[in-house]
Amino acid sequence: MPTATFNNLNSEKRKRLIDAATIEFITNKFEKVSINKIIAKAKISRGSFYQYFQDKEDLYIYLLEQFHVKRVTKCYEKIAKANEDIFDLLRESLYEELEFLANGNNDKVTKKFLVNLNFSSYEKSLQNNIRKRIIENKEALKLFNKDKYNLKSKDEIVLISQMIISSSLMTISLYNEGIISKIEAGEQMDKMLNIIRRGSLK
Amino acid sequence: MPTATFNNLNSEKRKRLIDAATIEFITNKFEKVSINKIIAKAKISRGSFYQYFQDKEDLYIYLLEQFHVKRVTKCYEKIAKANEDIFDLLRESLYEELEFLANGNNDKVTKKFLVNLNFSSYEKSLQNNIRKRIIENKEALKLFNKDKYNLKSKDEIVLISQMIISSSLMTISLYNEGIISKIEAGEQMDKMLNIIRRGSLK
DNA sequence: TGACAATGTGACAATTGTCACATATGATAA
DNA sequence: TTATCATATGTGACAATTGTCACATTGTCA
Repeated sequence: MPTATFNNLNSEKRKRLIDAATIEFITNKFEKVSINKIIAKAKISRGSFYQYFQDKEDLYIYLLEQFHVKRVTKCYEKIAKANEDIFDLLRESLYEELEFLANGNNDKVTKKFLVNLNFSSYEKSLQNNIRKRIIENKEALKLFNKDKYNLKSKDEIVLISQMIISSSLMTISLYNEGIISKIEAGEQMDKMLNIIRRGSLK
Repeated sequence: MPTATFNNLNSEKRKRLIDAATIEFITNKFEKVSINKIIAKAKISRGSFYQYFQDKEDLYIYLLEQFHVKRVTKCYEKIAKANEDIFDLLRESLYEELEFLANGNNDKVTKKFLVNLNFSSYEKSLQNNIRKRIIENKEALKLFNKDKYNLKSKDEIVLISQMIISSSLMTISLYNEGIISKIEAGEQMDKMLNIIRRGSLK
């Protein structure tokens, strides 16, 4: 997470850094990206950089989340005004996530950025954020509890959510590594969701 | 994974490297461990080191697996001659994994080594190995299929196993970060397994 | 104005992975 | 046996990089 100092930066300087970093991450694998080159291009001193971000991964996750934020927001909006069965909604969202990873929501820069996706950072970011959102979301319980599911406490909702996230992430990782196709990944997710849904029924 | 060159090494030299590395990883967090110090202590040249291992994480995972191998073997032996319900077996095994992480199977060196556990490496190692083992294990299908579960193809067995692994890993990570206690982790795992079991029943 | 906090800077030591070259090992033929 | 060659293994200098830190500059408010 970038520091307050970074957020307080005037937008011109902030943009310079973001742009330089984006180019670097688009044109190199994560391991090959050099903070040196980024700060040179952005004309920001070494010391300043480390006052904004902890390290390369911190910067990377920040960028990733910038690109991802639209998709996640859209998803949460849908969930907020949901009427359908939550599992149908989740299936849809997971399909969209696959689509996002494949085509960056039709945004060219995002798509290029995702070509060199550093999966473990992506995982870290997703797990933290989703967990936080679920725990903070006071509506979550209602969504599952409404009618047919045997989930009483908030803890149980969080647990189910975690099962879905972690299982999906494993499938997404197989897709990301090219071990399974997008269609196979979709099928896997369907099956997973079905098992969890059935297992949660009253 | 260490190279063939490393495995061909005479055991004295190999031990020198392993011992030096173990001490380094016991006394420092992963990020602070220096290959420099390890090769100095082991009296192995820089170039040689990189002929044995890809990088620090490769070495770390190798060591971790050395420590972990006993526990995993024991677990697979049990599964091989299993009569009980596979989910009961898995629950037991997951409890043992928690115990392993907490106390290193009562081995002092292992326990110390695990104090500085680098969780993402642990995850990587576990996911790869377990996936491989399940896919290679021709008995796996029989274990689930025996009686009551609605799992037909090997793919479905692999899927279920992945769900269990990834969900458990998330719980284990919460335990590892001190967010939940060992008891809570155990309870979470019980619940998870129950949901997956129920969802897989005929 | 002064004085305190926030932000910026780049030299620095420590580290990393690579590479061209050196040495050892072992197999084969004269 | 010895010479020759190929392959495997070892070596450390090297350029590139990283994160830190003591110090410098700027901003803010009384």
